[in-house]
Amino acid sequence: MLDTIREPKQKRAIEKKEKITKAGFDLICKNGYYNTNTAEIAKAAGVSTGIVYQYFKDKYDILIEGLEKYGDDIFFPMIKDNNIEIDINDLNTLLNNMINNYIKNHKISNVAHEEIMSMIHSDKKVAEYYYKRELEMTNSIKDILISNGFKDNNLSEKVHIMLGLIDNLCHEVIYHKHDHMNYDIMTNLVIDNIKELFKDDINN
Amino acid sequence: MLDTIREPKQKRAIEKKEKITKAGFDLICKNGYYNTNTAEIAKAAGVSTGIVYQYFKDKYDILIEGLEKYGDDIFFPMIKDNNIEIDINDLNTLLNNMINNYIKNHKISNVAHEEIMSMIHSDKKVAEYYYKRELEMTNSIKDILISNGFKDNNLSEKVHIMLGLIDNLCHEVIYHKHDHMNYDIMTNLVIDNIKELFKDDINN
Amino acid sequence: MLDTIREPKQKRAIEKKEKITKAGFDLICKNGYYNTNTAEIAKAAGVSTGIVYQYFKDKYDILIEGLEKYGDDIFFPMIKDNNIEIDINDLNTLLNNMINNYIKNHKISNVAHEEIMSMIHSDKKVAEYYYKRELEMTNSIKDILISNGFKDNNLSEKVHIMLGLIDNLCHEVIYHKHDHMNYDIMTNLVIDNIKELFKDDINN
Amino acid sequence: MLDTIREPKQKRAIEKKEKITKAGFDLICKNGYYNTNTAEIAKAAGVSTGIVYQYFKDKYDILIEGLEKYGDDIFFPMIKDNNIEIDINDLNTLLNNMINNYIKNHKISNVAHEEIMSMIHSDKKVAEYYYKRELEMTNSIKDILISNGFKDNNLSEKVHIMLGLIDNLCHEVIYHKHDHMNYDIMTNLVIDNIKELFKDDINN
DNA sequence: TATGAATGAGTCTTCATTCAT
DNA sequence: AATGAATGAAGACTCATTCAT
Repeated sequence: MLDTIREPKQKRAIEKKEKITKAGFDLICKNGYYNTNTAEIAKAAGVSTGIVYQYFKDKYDILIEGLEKYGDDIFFPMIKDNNIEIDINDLNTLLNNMINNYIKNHKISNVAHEEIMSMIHSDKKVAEYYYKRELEMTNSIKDILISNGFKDNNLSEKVHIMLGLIDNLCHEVIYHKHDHMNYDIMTNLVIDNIKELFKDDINN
Repeated sequence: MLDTIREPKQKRAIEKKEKITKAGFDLICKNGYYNTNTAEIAKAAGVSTGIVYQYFKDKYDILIEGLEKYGDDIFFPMIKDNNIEIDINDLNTLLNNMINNYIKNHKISNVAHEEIMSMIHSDKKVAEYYYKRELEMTNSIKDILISNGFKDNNLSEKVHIMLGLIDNLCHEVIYHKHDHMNYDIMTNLVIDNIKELFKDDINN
Repeated sequence: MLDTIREPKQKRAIEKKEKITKAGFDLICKNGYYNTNTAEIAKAAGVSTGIVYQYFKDKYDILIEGLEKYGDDIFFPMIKDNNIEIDINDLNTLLNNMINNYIKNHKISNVAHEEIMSMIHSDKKVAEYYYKRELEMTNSIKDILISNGFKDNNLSEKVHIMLGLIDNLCHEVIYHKHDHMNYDIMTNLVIDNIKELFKDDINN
Repeated sequence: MLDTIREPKQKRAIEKKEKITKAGFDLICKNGYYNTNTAEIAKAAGVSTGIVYQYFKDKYDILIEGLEKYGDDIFFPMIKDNNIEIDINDLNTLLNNMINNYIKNHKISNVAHEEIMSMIHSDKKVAEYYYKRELEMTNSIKDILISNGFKDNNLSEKVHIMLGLIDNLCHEVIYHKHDHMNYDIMTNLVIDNIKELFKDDINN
């Protein structure tokens, strides 16, 4: 292992590192950590295998870097690039937007979700990242709700449940494995469910 | 080359195969498929590496066999060994039982859930198993509800949402990563949520 | 390795050993020594793998035993089951018979010839067997010729050349890989060649 | 960077591949395909085991590559690097040269002949190579003879017989297993035999 | 900096041989 | 005598990582 992992300062070097991070993380998410080798990553990034180890300590490091850079797109797409403007009088639209946004991002990240999730248990750093981010997001949504006039009546728990509901729904819609299920109905049920969850918390 | 994978008839042989299946599946669930090698599996099962290949075609075969044998405990513990007697007048107790049962089993299976889930995408057989079982379980619960007087008013979708809620809750409780969250409150919220979901479907 | 390799005295035991020898040698000749495993041999012989090692020291021993028992059929079929009655006035018929006989036997032994030949170099015992047998056969033919009135004028060398010619011809005929070659013509050329070889040695 | 700077790299790579091919093929020919392992090959070539698989798909590939590169030396040494200038008035010298050349090369190739021959039956590619080469060589010799004024009177068959005679002779001389045989006499007999074979085909 | 050739430890799998029954 | 389950050493091949250029 090299002692000197370079932290690139120059533009070209930074771009190169980012290319490796992106190519590596993409491949890992698509095919799994153990089904992706460094040669592939280097090739996909358009660099030599050797250079990878100038920017990264090891293969695992690429994953962590990728996770920090692109993890939000996979795990918490609902708050990414999304200026949530809450119109209390139109929670339906709001929730629909959230869900659609989530689905859109989730589709892009494809298989990544489970692939990375499975590492949460075997890997401390991945777990750390995930739980930290999850908390941040929960709090962030909580804050938004409060600043929009919601009462803080077990809000953390409610937000968590809400996110679980959405996550579950989106998963189902994306992989669409159950032909016998009607996703429009399901979406409406989830939205109603969420509204029910918060019904006593809306000031008026 | 002889391609005789022995299907053990004798009691001792069957026991041995089961030992390997169990030891192998446990290790795979605990450490991941790629972090478990055949030598470890053999050692954990108390056999030599050679014998493994008399009972299994390859390492992958152990995973599939284990999945078929123990997969239900991991993915669908709520209906396993659980005579659900629905007392309509006491849905709270019923749901609490389900959740507790789920948590108990989930704790045993430990990390297995995500570890295996991640293979759903890279592996056809694992996916096949999972989606088939998920459907079976949804239908099974749906049937139980109907035979207990529930109306079939988008029941599939509702059951799916319910299972997602429970799964999500249990996950949270088991890994208990968010210190700021109150799990009793969360459980009650989920139970209320589920009851709300089915409120119009209960005949009386 | 067992100290006690049983030399079977009883009829059933002898039959069993012979079955293993035959099955083993057949498989080795057909598929090669390294492409034949003991499980296959046992199965083909209708016995258990364990019993093989009561009659044979090791796998190699089966080959040697088979070679001693059936090797002549493969390497020296021309003198096997063949009462050579030399009619000096009809050398053509004689040689034609020899050749046809050789071809017939060679076809049965199929690939065995090269398979075993290749072991002559890597294996002392196989080499020993082969050269001893080759000498025996050369001498045997030489004796027959002399007792039929041939002069011993470099007879050993001539017989050796003759056998080489026949071997080569038969090989060609059996595997028949060269579509552009006429085997009848070739056979006649070889016969003429052999006759020419001995032309000064025939007393009259 | 100039392309010419990279040139020596490629040269070195080619040399390395050739080293592996040579070392591998030598070992295989000497000890047999199944008695040669990749670690030995790598060691003999002075490289690591890993690098072998950058140049070759698998162990078998080394054999095939070696066969294509050095097979002619083993199977068809008589025409290799040998400008046959036929002096019709001195067939004896010509044939003696051929035989000596053959023996010289054959001695180098050692046991390879049978070792590879034995694979002709179990292996399609080896067989393909051999029969193609054998045909090429027969035709090549035939052409040489014709261009030197020989009549095409069953020439293919005669050339084939001639080659068989030489092959057989050389084999005998090289392994020299029969003490009772006089190889000078044998050589002369073979030469006479060949001359007899073609006696009617020489134009004058 | 950059390359990609080279390393070698680690993995799955096979199979001759032994052993408990 | 016989079975066939069990052993474990050995082999082909992979791949994260290093190094000569």
